[in-house]
This record gives sequence, structure tokens and C-alpha cells, in this order.
Amino acid sequence: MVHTDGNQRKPNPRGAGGALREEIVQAAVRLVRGRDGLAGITLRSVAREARITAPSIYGHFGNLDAILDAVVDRAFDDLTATLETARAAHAAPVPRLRALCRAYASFAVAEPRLYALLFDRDQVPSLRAAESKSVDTMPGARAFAMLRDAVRACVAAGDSTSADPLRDAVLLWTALHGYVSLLRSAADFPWPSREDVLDQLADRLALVR
Amino acid sequence: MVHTDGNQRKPNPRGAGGALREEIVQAAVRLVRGRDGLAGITLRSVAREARITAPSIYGHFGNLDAILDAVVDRAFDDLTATLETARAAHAAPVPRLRALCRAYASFAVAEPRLYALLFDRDQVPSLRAAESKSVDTMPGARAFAMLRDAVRACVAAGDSTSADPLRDAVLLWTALHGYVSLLRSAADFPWPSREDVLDQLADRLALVR
DNA sequence: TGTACATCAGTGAACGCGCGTTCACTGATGTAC
DNA sequence: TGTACATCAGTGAACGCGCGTTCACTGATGTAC
Repeated sequence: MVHTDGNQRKPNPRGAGGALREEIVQAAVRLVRGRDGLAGITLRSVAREARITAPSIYGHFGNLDAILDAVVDRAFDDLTATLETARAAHAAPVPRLRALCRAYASFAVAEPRLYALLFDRDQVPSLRAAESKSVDTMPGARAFAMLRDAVRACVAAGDSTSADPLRDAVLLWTALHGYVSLLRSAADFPWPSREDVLDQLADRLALVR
Repeated sequence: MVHTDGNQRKPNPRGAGGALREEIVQAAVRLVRGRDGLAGITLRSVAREARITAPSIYGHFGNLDAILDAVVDRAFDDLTATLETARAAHAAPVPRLRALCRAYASFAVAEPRLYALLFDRDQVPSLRAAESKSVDTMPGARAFAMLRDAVRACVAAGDSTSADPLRDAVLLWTALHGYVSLLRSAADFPWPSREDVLDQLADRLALVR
């Protein structure tokens, strides 16, 4: 007996095989968010979480990596949505840029294991490198594009002296990523306040006047 | 038969049980550096790499995490040594600071999986958080202290306008970490040249005149 | 100097477990005639 | 309207494998007498 209680899934109706695919992804998301993070994820553990048997996975995903790819796409969607909400809340370029930085950090702090899944994976063994995706089709492209556009808007409004907004957006992104990554792995470190760190990074790297 | 060839270890001499401990650590380092990184490491794989049987590990380490802790310490020693070499090569504060940044990035690029082991581990399930180490006793303390002192030296020499060198060293460290981490996980990204990124980060975050 | 014995360093067999994957199957639902 | 059948969605048993860990052991080396 796989399930601990007597509840038995009843199969999805005929045309709705895709519904289980969605349930599998959601189960994997729950496990990644959970205490063990990536370490606790196996094909069988995802099946248990989704309350199905392990072989049922194969109808929807070829292997565990395919499931994780779907989780990555989902997490990038969530990150992008978070940033879009922050962007919509501010019209002036500089407050908008700072709000994006805060939203980025908030997402990473609120969902540390989901965030780590996005960026802490070694890319070499995956297929993504071989596909040689361009920037525009990279999963995080929309998120980065928002940051880049926000820097450009600061320049256009005369609030930034940046001579190379694209490069400076890259600098800001790397710094944001480094900050939230180290917050997680070096939690004991005597960090300055989050607002201070984020505002200083944004002001200095985007060359805000 | 565990070994593929006929070579049989001959036990270390009486007082030299510690020699095997060292060989185990070195074997684990080789595996972490190898293609599979952390994913390929098990207690048995370490034993195979060290050409001993799995139970022999227990004479020297309680479990796999204890071995990895030793690998982390070793890697931090290597990182620190790399930084010390770079520091010794320059006397003037600003060139010295920039050299430290370049050395930090070089280490991370040359040893991506070893570097990831240092910082990409989730700290929560480990014992390190519970030990509540202070900054001074954190494994990477010496490395960070070098960066901090380099920023302070720039201020003392009038080459930096930083009003808070400690905080600005933190900013620089986070940015360096973010850069080398993303270099690994987003290798497809159209990165600006490494020299440009590193010099801009150092100049802006350490407020070099 | 000899010899019995303790200690050290590591081996080899065995265990139970969870894993990925395969295979034949079941039972409900839609469809052709 | 019936009924045979195909298809769909998922089950359950089984497999071989590598894992961590235990246990009794071996054989070399040092030590007490």
C-alpha cells in the first residue's frame, strides 16, 4: 500500500490527462519549498506527494529532471509576477528601480529553496546549455528585462549617469543575486539592514544621482 | 571484490591512522571537483576513490557530512591562500583591492564545484547555524577580512570615499559572489568582459575615487 | 632474547531500504455500429 | 436504444542496484614479562 490512508485517487476524466501533469508539478513545487529542498526530491517522493503511484509519472514526464524543469519554469513565472506587481506600484524611475530590487530580494527570502533551484543548479549536465538559448528565450529573461528597462528609464529621466545601462543592469542583477544567496548560506553573518544593502547596491551600480 | 585491480592497500603504520583521514579528505575533494560535483558523492563513492572499503571511513568520520565539512575547511584554506598570494603582489591599496577581486573570481571560475560547496549549501539542516559561530570563527572569515582590510586601506590612503568600509566590503563581497555564481549557472548569458565587471564592481562598491 | 598478548588499521560479508524502471493489468469512459 | 470494443488514466507487483551501517574477522605491529 502506497498511501497511508484509504483515500484512493479516482482517475481524471477522459480528456483531462493533463490535469495530473499539473498536479505532479505542484507536488514537486511543494517538495522543493519544503524543509529538505532539492535533496528530498525523488521520482517516488513526487509521486507520493501527488498521491499517485510512481509509474504514473511516466505518462507525463520522462524523468525527474523534466519535472524539475517544469518547476523552474513555474518559479520563474512567480518571480516575474512578483516583479511586475512591484513595478506597477511605482511610476517614477528611481522608486520603481528600488522597488524592483526589494521585490527581487523579498521573493528570494520568502522562497529560498525555490530561488536556489533557479540559479544554484550546475548548468553543465543539463540540456539547457546545449540548446544554446539566447538571452530573450532564457527562462529568467523577462525578469532581467524588467531590471534593465528600469535602469534605462532612470537614465532617460536624467536620474542616472549610466553610460551603459545594459551592463549596469547586469552588475545590479549579479549583486542582488549574490546578496540573497549569501543571506541564505551565511545566515550567521552580521548583515547590515536589508534596506541599506539594497538601496546602496541600486544607487551605486545603476549610478543613481 | 571492491577494487578493480589487484592492488591492495597496505595499512598505515601504527601511529599513522591519521594518514588515512587525510587520504579520505583528498578523495572527497577529487570527487567534488569532478564532473558530478556534490551529486556524485556518497560515503561509498568516497571510499572507492580512496581505495578503501566503506566501513573504514567510520574510523575517521562519523558520516558523510563530517567529510564534507573537512572538504569545506580545505577549500576555504585554498581560497584564502589564493587571496594572500594576490594581496602580496601589490602594495598600493587600489591595485591590491582589484587584484583581490580578480583572484576571488579566478578561484571560483577555476574550481566551480569546490566554490559552490562553500556557499551554495543550505545552512539550515547543518549544525553550523546551531553553533552560532561569530564572524571571526566562520570558515571564510580570513578571506572576508582580507577584502575588508583592502577597502580600509583604500580609505586610509585617500583612494576611497567610503564612510563605512565594513559595510562596503560586504557589498563588494556579495557582488563578487553573485557574479561568479551566475557565471556558472547562467553561462549562456552574454556577459561583459570579466575585467570590466570586476573593476566596475570594485570601484563603485568600494567607492574608489 | 624470546614469547604471549594487546592494539591498531582496515577487510569482507551481510542487512534492510528506497530508488528508477518494466510489465502486465484494471476499470471507467467514450465511440462505432 | 443496445452492445461490443477501443482508449484512456492509472495501479500493483516485481526487478536489480547502490546506498548507509553493523558485525565479526584478520593480520601486522608494538609491548610486557
